[in-house]
Amino acid sequence: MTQRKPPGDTARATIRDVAEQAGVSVASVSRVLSGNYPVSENLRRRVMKVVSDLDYVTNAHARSLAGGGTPTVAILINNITGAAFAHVAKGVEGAATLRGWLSLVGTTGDDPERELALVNLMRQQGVAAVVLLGGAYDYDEYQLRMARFARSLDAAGSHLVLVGRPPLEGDVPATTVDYDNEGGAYAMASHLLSAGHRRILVLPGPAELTTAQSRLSGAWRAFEAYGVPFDRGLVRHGPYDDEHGYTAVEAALRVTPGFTAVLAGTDVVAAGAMQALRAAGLRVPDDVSIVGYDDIPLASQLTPQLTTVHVPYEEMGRVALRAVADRREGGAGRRKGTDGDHLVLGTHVVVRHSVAPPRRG
Amino acid sequence: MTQRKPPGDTARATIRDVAEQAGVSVASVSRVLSGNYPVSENLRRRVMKVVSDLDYVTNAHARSLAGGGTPTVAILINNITGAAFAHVAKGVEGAATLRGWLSLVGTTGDDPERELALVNLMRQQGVAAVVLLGGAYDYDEYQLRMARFARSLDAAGSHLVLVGRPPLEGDVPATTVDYDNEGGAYAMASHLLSAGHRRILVLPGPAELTTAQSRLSGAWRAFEAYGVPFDRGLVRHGPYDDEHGYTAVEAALRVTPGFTAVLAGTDVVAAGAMQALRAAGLRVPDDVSIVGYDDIPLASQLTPQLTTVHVPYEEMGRVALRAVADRREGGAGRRKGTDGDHLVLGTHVVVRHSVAPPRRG
DNA sequence: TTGAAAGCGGTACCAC
DNA sequence: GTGGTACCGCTTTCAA
Repeated sequence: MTQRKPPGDTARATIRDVAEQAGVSVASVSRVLSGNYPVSENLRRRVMKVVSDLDYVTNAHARSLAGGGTPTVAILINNITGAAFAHVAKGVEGAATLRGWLSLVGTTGDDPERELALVNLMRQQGVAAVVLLGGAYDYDEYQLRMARFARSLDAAGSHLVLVGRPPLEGDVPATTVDYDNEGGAYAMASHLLSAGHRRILVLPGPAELTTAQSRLSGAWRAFEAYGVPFDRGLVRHGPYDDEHGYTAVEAALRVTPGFTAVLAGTDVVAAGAMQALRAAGLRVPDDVSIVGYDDIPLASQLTPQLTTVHVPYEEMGRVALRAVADRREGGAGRRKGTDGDHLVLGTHVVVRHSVAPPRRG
Repeated sequence: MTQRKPPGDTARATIRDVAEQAGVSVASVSRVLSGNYPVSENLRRRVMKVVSDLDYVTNAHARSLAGGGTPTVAILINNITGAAFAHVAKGVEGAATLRGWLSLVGTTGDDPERELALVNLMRQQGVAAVVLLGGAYDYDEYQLRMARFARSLDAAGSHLVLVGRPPLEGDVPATTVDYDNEGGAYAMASHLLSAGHRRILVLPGPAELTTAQSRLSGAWRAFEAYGVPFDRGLVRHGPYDDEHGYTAVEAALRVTPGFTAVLAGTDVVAAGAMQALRAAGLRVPDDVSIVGYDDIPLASQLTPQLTTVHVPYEEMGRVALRAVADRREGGAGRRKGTDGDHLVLGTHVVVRHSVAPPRRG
């Protein structure tokens, strides 16, 4: 990472400088610093003294070249400002730190080119694993693309981890950490249905995003279970942002009024929806109920506090890292070429104050 | 970063493998890949063929050891889930990517020990710069500590950048990118005062945090300018979270009722305050006005939308990276030992719907 | 234009 | 317990 000699600058002290000033061999210095080898107290003291005098730190690049080095996980995220992603990242980071691992964060901005570039960049860095966060866009090449990533990384002694998206098909060396997305949506929709709502505006998210697809199908299944006809006209796809929530509600109010509840694809969408309802003079939940999905802090900051589906984002991050660490320690002889693990965490509805029975009956 | 040979795994292809299979020297392969040296079309084609066959990527560690390598910036953040920080990080990341730089994110969790460990870790990585985000706790040793960081990094050819906190005193090699925190607070408080509010509940944040101190003193100055006595009893310090906003308002309602507005230290605190007011049966802004600080997305997701101070977080990130890049390119002979730059970006009030004139007059 | 070889800063094996 | 030293994978003179 360091680029050449920083122009005209003091060069960083090396292990040789330390050895020299302490009057010992480089091997000894290395031993003292690694601490994994018996060394006399005297020597250790001499070396440490010089180390602190020189404010010496070992060169991570040299170390890792020579075989040592800190394992590193790379987290690839679409957008660092997304609260849900941030929590996963926090989980990964925390678990990594706990083990003395380092973590890198890269953002793809939903750009496949950039994603590829980053995966390769991480491969160059020799990371222990690459964690890909967030739902996937379900286009044709997707499976092939991921399979290629997985194999590339695997061949380089690294590993691909998919968090928050469905597992890869076939015999691909990747680990998936997912949550019961469909089940959460089912439960959330059921909550609304059991409160008596029948005409529900559904805002699942981007049509091509796997996350949105699961949430929609979960809702669908709930409608079926309740024997309520599912009105496609009340489904409005769009991005996971508050603006979409706002405009979708605005439009629905005009085109298909009469809905008594909004099933939003995320808390952020719900926030936008709530604004639109208020702007239209509707009260929440008295006139219209709203529910979200994700249970990010925003959900409990809104008024009324949002009933939503809790997704254990931070835990997913921890689990993802643990999976990688375990596999690493699993050591040689571990099944290879096998499709990695597939872990699924549970979700549950968090009831707050944004749902009431429908206005009349 | 790679740890030894990943147990029992395929070793990563090296430049030698490529050279061998292409029937050329390693030097040639290196030249083709670096692209900064004339090479015959024939050779290039042969090499590239093998590279893609082997799915080869250069080892970043080896490359940087040998003098090449991608410059890297490290971003040290207290809490990755903080929206404001995330935006700065986004700014840094974006600007870094634009230049082909890599960026690392580490979280300190407000723990000085961990902060130190991270700074050293980054020093080991040979990063081009370490960017420290967010307000500082103004304890005694703070200046010394930062000065030490700055010099350590400087000596290693790296550089310390402080974002969102006051500059270091004396002759310290660090760059500061700050925003007009005090001015924003002054403007925000003035906005409230000019609307006619006189008894204002102030929730500046943690008393020891520089950020909170500036916001408080800005407010103070506004009161003075308006000739309004500043009631210390209406100031409540506490963490920057919604829970504090909630409990502070709750307590104030009990102990020092009669305030007509809340000047919150951050939007998140404002969100909590808003909840508490509602819980007490008060309407916003009809009964009590509220303003925040930061202008994170939350501000416009609340109902009513929050009047707040816009802080150009993302731009600060970009500016910070640019400062580092410029300094690097400034090349040799650049003033050294000089206290680095100190950049200050502007803030401004964003008027939304959470302020109204006080109830009676 | 291309190849050979000397490092970059550490680690770890092999002697003493 | 220590010291010498052969690499780790790549870049970059220096020659050819």
